Amino acid sequence: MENNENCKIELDDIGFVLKVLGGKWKLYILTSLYFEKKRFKQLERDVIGISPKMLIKELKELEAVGIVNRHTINTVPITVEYSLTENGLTLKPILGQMKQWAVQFKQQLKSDNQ
Amino acid sequence: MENNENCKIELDDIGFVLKVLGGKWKLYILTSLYFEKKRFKQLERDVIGISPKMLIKELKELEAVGIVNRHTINTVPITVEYSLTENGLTLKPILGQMKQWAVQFKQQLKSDNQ
DNA sequence: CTGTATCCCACTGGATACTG
DNA sequence: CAGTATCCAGTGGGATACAG
Repeated sequence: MENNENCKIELDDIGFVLKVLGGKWKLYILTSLYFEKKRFKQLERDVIGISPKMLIKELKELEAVGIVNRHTINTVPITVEYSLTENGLTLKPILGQMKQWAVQFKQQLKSDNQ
Repeated sequence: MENNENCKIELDDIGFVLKVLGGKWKLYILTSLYFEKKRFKQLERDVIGISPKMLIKELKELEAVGIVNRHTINTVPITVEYSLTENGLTLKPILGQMKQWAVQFKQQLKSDNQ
């Protein structure tokens, strides 16, 4: 298969990732959930700047695609726990690579300036 | 260090990545350039749906942060080649993981529907 | 606490045409 | 070919208040 074919396929795959994880907030939410299950309010605090409207919207989308799980507990007032599904856990390598790259690239920028 | 501290740091790192690679088009452009250096028009064709305005804007941003290199050649008409810098090449693991996850997750969706 | 509903504006970015 | 300029619609998403 020629190079350009490979390129198109990979562009397609990246498009798929962007469709699922794209947007302003999803990666933040997933990063937070990656550490442990969180309640709505906890997520709102973790993801600085997000409004409840956006938070619930993103959570619903992530739930719809099967990456996030929503679990309600009948307390008063109601408690809701969000967690990663098994499919959600497969994102670990992506988030891990991003984190690693960030650390590495920040370091690079620093030494460039010296 | 406690868990929540780690979470905040990682959220910060993800934020950095999003600042550099976020938006609608950058990952497409980088994916395309990852295969080989490309001319402006070639990128316009690869990244389906992008307008020249957006393409040049994203390229300038990527150039500013030192991920993409712009090289002009004095032909008539002028030729411009865009390529990844050494720093840009360090993105390979991220793109690779994304691609791999896309393939894997699409497969998962397929078998869920059966 | 966990969301919903509205109002509304800034900005992204699409379409198109044009220049060097 | 490689970009620039302009015009403008759509909408992402902020602020705020409210409901269950």
